[in-house]
Order: sequence, then structure tokens, then C-alpha cells
Amino acid sequence: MRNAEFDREHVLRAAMHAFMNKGYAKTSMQDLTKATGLHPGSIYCAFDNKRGLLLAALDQYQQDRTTELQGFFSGKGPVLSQLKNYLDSIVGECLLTGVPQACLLTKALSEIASQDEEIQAMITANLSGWQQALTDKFSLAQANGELSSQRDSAHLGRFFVMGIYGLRTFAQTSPEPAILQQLADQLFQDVCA
Amino acid sequence: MRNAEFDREHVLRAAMHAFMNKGYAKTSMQDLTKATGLHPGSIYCAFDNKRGLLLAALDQYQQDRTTELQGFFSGKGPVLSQLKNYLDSIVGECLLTGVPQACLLTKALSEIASQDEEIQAMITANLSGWQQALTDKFSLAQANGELSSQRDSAHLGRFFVMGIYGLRTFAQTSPEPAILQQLADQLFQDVCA
DNA sequence: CTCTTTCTTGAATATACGTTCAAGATACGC
DNA sequence: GCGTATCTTGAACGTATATTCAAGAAAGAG
Repeated sequence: MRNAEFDREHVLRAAMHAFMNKGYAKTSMQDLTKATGLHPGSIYCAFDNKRGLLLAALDQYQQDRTTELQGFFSGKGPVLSQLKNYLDSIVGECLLTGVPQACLLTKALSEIASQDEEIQAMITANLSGWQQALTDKFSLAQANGELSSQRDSAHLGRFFVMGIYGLRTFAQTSPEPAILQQLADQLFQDVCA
Repeated sequence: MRNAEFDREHVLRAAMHAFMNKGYAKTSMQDLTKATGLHPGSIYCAFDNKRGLLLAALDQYQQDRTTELQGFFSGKGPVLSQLKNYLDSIVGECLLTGVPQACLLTKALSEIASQDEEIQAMITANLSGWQQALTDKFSLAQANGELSSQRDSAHLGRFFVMGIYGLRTFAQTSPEPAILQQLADQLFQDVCA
């Protein structure tokens, strides 16, 4: 008997960043061996192939993002300000330099969804889980009386998610802090008023 | 003397669709020769290389989209309903089947922007031209008294564009007509009210 | 300590890709 | 109708790629 030597989460985060930097197709196995520190044989042993590594990386990404989101809603204040903090943090993320700013899920969706049903299904499931988590926050805000119960929380969740998709794409065209913040503020206002 | 035999626009539209289907990296020269009907030598003679073909296709895409947009605003009715028609047509486009629904500009931006400054610059310029065209329509609506002059037309243009980015991404995750239309309606209402 | 199982290593393999180029075909000028 | 300039053709080239595999290293069992 003998256990694997590498740290799976560490490896997957490295692969995540490689895929976010160059996209799936342009990221070569050589890039991946350099990024992860693993040799080709080890990658193929642990993840079958390049595609399997992407699937595992997508899964890790979703886990990381889920715990990150939960962090914003673990406190005791009003849900709506937690939501605003969350949105503002996304604006901040879009403005980081030297780090891939795009969301791995939407990036992979745009690149490969139409060519691989399984990957498409996985990404869609992950994004829709995220959307549901946000929808639940709107429902909670309604239950707390912070938001009119007249509104459809599912619709608010969808519109909020759509806005974040748009914000991230917009940030790729002109990453100006003041403008992105203004767009985020408007989005939040339209959703919560 | 002898003139080229192929129709440049026809070839570029074929290349456009090929790139929209598979993305830049995954579209092979073999795909492109099949799609365009041109032999490798002809492509390299006319466009230098695969990258040059993409640049030319991006240019053609922008031209096609510009004339398409102008068509929505050539009539005499209120600008705001023309804008609504334009937005609705995008919803319709997202729901087409068998045809690539994504915007070539944003798709290419997501795939290659971080790796090629010239392509990034071209895409950014094209998208910002589109944004400006829409901003001009908001200004026109204000001049016509259809829209409060209190509002910042540049901001409205940006928010509208952001919404369309988001709508297109959302459509890739769940292309349900009623939901997309509801999102578009909300976007239009938030922008115009 | 030794054996055996499992993991690691990285060179080797086959394939697919972007690109080139020399030969052949075609249209225009004279 | 001929000559020439230009375009077209598609096979050939070198490279880069994803993947495999057999040899070597390491860890646990007895």
C-alpha cells in the first residue's frame, strides 16, 4: 500500500487558475503539469485525462465559491446589506489585476458548452445552484420584512444573477472602478426597490 | 491580371459561424476550409493566417450587427419602442436553435482577450461602438421628451449593454422563452422608468 | 529487513494542427 | 492567340499536442 503524495485541492486550484488564464483548449498538458507540479502520468492516473481534470476543477470551483458565498451570509445583520456586500465583492474581484477575473463556470460555458453535454450539464447545475442560493436570500429578506413579499423571489434571483453575468462581461471591456460600482449600485437598487 | 474568385463577405460569414460554433482554438483550419470552401493556400493568401481570418471575421460581424441595429431605428415611431423591439429581437436570437446564439465579440473576448492585445483592443472598440450607438438612442429619446433628461444617457447605455451581456449568458444556462422575456422586460423597465 | 503493492517519473508515441510552397489553372493585356 | 501575371490547389512539412507505458521509487505489511 501507498498513498498519493499530492494534495488534491491544491492541485485542483492550480488547474482552475490555469484554465481561467488560457481557457480549456489553449491550456496544454504542459501548462497543467507546470501549474500543478504533477507529471502527466499522475494526472492521467488521478483524473483520467485533461477533460477529467477540468470536471474536477469545476467541482472544486463550485465548492470554493459556495463556501465563499456562505461567508457573506453568516453574520446577523439585514440580509439585504449582506447581499450588497456580496455584490460589491464581485465588483472588487473584477478589478483585481494579475489574477484571472472571470468566473470559471461562465468562461467554460462559453467555450465548450455546445460541444460537450456532460460539461454543459455540470456547469448549468452549478450555476443554477448558485442562483437558487441567491433566490433563497431574497426569500429570507421577504420573511424578515426587508423586502416586499409582493415580488417574486425567483425572478429577483434570476435578474440578480443576470446582472452579475453582465457585470463580469462589462468589466472585461472596461474595468473602470467607478463605472462598475455605479452599475452594481443600479442593479442592486432595481432589485431591491 | 486575375481577380480573386471567392466572395469575401460570404467567406467571412462562414468563418464567423465556424468560430461561433467551436470557439477560436477548437476551430481547425480543416473546419475553416470546409466552412468557407477555400483551400488553405487561399486563406493564407487573403488573410495571412488563422488569426487574420478571425480579425477579418470580427470586422465583418461588427458591420453586419451595425446595419442590423440601424434597421431597428430607421422608422418614425418613438425611440423607446424601437429600443424595446431591438431588445426583444435579441431575446428571439437567444432562442434560435441550430444556429450559434452567442455574440462572436463577447465569445472571442472571453476566450482570447487576455492573450492577445490587438484582438482585445479590436473587440473592445467594437463593443464600445455598439454601446455608444445605444447611448445615442437614449439621448435621442431624451431630446424627444420620451425619457427624463435628468438621467445620464451614458449610464443608461452602459446598464442596457450590461443587461444584454447578462441576458445572453443567462440564455446559455436556461433558454426558456418566458423567463428570458421576463428578464428583458424588467431590464427595459428599469432603464426607462 | 524484505517483499509486494502502489504511486511516480518522463521519455516515447501517434496524431492533429497551422503553415508553406511549388505546380497547375485561369483570366487579362497586347 | 499568345504570354504573363495572378490566383488556386492540395500535398508536404515541422511542430506541438494529448496520451501511454514501462521502469524506478517509496511506503506499508508481515
